[in-house]
Amino acid sequence: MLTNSYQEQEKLILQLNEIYRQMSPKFERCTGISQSRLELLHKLMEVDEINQTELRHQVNIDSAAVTRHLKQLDEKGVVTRRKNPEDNRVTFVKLTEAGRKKIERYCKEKETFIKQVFKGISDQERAVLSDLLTRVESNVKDIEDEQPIE
Amino acid sequence: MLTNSYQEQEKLILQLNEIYRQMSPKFERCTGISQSRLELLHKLMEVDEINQTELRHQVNIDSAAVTRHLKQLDEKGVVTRRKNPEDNRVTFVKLTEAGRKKIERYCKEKETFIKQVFKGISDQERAVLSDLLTRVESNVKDIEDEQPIE
DNA sequence: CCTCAATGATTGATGGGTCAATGAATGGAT
DNA sequence: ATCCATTCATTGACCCATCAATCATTGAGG
Repeated sequence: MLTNSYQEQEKLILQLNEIYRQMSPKFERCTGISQSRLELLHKLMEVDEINQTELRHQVNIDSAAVTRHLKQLDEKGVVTRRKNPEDNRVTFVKLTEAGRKKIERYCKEKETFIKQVFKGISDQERAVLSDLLTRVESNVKDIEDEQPIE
Repeated sequence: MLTNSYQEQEKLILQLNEIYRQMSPKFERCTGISQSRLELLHKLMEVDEINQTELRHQVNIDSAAVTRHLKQLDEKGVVTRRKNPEDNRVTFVKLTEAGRKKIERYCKEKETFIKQVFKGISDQERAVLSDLLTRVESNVKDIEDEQPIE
């Protein structure tokens, strides 16, 4: 039945949102840091030094947000920034030693958190989930931005 | 292999976030209204009149957010509010006629949107997805809020 | 050399969310 | 009847995200 099928799809969307909305604040409380910020820092763990544009693309958040995060992290002594001497428009970002230490601890918390999220879900089921989410993600990417009503 | 399995789980979490972050703004542009606000209005479609606490529980967002949404929707003439004469603490909310008309149009847009999200995904696959998400959601709900680092 | 378009980073305005504090109304215990 | 805890709604302070505008720097073409 078409109606049923649609309502079920609607519910799925709600579920996706719900999971995100439940997970984000809990993640933050468990790990002591916001998800996007940890993502940012995680990237920085991998790369020694990186410029902000690159970082923005990797983490896929707005450059304004990147700037503001880094500014705060700089003030807290977690990262250092310096201009690229060969192009003064770009700024390089780098974790401090203290920063690295901290993040290792955050990542441990994150690991615990993630394990709980997938408790009782088998490898195979996660593979199925990953496949389905990938397809959903691709569909979302294809959606045209159209003119809103009015 | 444990490491692999963990990284895969990490990726799944990223995927969930990514989908939400991609979907929300697109949804908003396609339908012309934010997801949470439409959820709110959708509830109002079903119930004639409802008080804010009830609404908050149904939609599961903060009461401060509910208040602010309704205030704006009131100003736009989409909803009306009145005090419960039998208990002046609670306020009843109700869609106006104009509001209902508008929302019907929004819902049409939403339907188109949702169909695109699940394009190429069979009924059976959606059922599997629903089951997995439900279990993930339940796991998330069970996560204790612990003390953050530092 | 000088202009000008392009690029990277920043800032301001805005929207949406949370938590914590507050205000108003209620109802039960003494 | 009065006090007090509770409940609902609201407000203020804050965080985080986006978009659009701006600033500084660069490099290419006239």
